[in-house]
Amino acid sequence: MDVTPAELTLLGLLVERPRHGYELDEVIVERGMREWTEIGFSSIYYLLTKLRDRGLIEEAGERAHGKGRKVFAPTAEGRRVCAQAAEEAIAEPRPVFPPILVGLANQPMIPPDRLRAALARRAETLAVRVTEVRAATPADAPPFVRAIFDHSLAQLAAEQAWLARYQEEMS
Amino acid sequence: MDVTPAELTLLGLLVERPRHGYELDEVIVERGMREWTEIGFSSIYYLLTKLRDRGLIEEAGERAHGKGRKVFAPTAEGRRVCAQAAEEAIAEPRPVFPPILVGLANQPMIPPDRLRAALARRAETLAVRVTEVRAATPADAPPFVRAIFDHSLAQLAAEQAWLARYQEEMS
DNA sequence: AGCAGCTATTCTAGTACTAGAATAGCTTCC
DNA sequence: GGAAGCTATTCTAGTACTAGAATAGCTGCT
Repeated sequence: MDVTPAELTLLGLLVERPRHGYELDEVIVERGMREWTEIGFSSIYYLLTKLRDRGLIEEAGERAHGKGRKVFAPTAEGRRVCAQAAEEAIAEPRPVFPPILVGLANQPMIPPDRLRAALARRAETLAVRVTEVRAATPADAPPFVRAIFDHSLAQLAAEQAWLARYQEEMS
Repeated sequence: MDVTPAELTLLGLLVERPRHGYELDEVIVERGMREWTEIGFSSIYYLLTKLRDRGLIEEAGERAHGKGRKVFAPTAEGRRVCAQAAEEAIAEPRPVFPPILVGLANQPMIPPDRLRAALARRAETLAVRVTEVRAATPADAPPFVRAIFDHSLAQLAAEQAWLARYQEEMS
């Protein structure tokens, strides 16, 4: 039984505590999770019904199966799958494909001065992103949460270094 | 006019030289592009018709609009969009969401010894990936191609460093 | 009671692929 | 000429979201 990263994100929040859809979005915002996951508001309900149809979560609480807000809790299977999938996500590095690589492959088509400008613009935006991620890091976060933001910051720093080197090389 | 990274990849190869679908796959394999783009064989024809429907490429060559192999060449508009999109891809860092982050968020659910094992497994696979990317780097690549593989290697190295630090911290 | 303006969910109509099977055309070699 | 086995394209039926509009329920105020 496989879950996508988006499904795992919600499933994890529900294991933590049963919640309803709207609440999930609030938690995602509060914790700055949009910095490291890609879950639009409009996807939440879609994902919830998918998880329910697969028997990983179920409606719970007094108002279960009634109208109005629907609180979901993980099933036993849901908890099992969640732990399993989290372990898997950590153990297995999944390659990721930043669009810049495709851009770089097409460099010869870009006039040199525009290329230099594009690289400079990237350097600026990267610096902004770094401060954003730092700002989004919850202040009193436990080490395992800090690790998430550290990972992002490490990747950003590596890209900054790569970029500086490349800009140097081009001039 | 916006193109996706997948579309830009193919469009770029066609700007370089007109080609047919099957040939595109061969080039992608030869150049080790599967290390830095995500284009399945089955997507190539889908993407080609999409690009053609948008007027960015057209059938060219003697056999144009006939049976058998169909060679596509970029239109003037296609070249323009390609250069534009490449510049954009370089200038604009698009955040990327590696599944490990979602895994890390769910760490408390994983028994400590399994977590340690998962991190160790990741370290191993990461090392393998590094050698793979190195192996896929074309030997006599011009600097702008080398930059692509360097970028990937820099990200991998940063992740290895992050991981080592985190493993240390956990023990 | 009646309405404003939240909170919360559902629905419609997309986009962007993707796996894999089916089909068609080309070449070679007996 | 006809079968083997490539090369090359098309087709079918998915998956995984996603934007945005529509709807429904709830709460407080007058």
